[in-house]
Amino acid sequence: MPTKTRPRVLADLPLATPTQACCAPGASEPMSRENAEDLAVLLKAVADPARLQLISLIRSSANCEACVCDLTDAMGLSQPTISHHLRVLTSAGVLSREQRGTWAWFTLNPKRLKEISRLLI
Amino acid sequence: MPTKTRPRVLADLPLATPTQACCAPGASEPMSRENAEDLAVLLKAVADPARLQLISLIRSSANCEACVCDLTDAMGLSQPTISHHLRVLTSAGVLSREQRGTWAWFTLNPKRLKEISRLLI
DNA sequence: TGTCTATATTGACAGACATCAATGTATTTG
DNA sequence: CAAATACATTGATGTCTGTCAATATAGACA
Repeated sequence: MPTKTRPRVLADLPLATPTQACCAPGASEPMSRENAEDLAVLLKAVADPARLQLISLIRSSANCEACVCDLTDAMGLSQPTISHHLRVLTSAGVLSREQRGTWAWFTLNPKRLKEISRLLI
Repeated sequence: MPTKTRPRVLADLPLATPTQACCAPGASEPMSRENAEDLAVLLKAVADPARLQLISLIRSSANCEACVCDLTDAMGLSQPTISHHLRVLTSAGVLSREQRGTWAWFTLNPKRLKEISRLLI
């Protein structure tokens, strides 16, 4: 069974709220350990060269989608390794998986990437 | 001697250029392994709960600056561990270090965080 | 049904990393 | 100079993780 887990949405707690200039007096509350751990899990999913390349490969493919075989050919890694990375990205909500016959097609979730990006600022 | 290394600036190669809608035909080139590794190093520096909390703590401090002792008190970790994390963040360009007498003060580099954030999108 | 193809899972292993205790270094202060 | 304080470095340890070979699963097709 393919991993379809949607990650729980992080509390709306970026490192600072966009409206505030850096260090307005009495600024934002420091991030809790729990929120920091959640965000770290998200960032770790993306902070890997192979996974960044996979994202980039899918993005530059037609329709922003690719199947595992294409990705395995393009990267210099074994098929199980590619499968592993795709699972990590899918669990993090960065990719979506769709089964078409024997093939598994993966597409980008741009919203998720933007969300991660936003939480950083 | 404190680590003052400025990381080399990543090539201007976000996962996709902002002007392009996702998957315009003949879109962006896939990211090279080398660029992916550089970006991964950057992201890994931030993808840690303790370091995210440190960033958040500094951001919510007066003047966006804090010394090691304050940070050590606020986090539940040993002083060498805090020192280690601060070094990682400084090496990644996310923090700047300034010596004032016995104290070492760390400040944020918001531009660097924005750069990381931009490369993700 | 049986074979082939595409993908997932398992198990193992090596390298990376977060953490701490102990120690070193440098600055301030008495 | 001596003691105390603030921070960095070293060395050790346990955990996490990226990778692959081997195997399992499942759909397509003859």
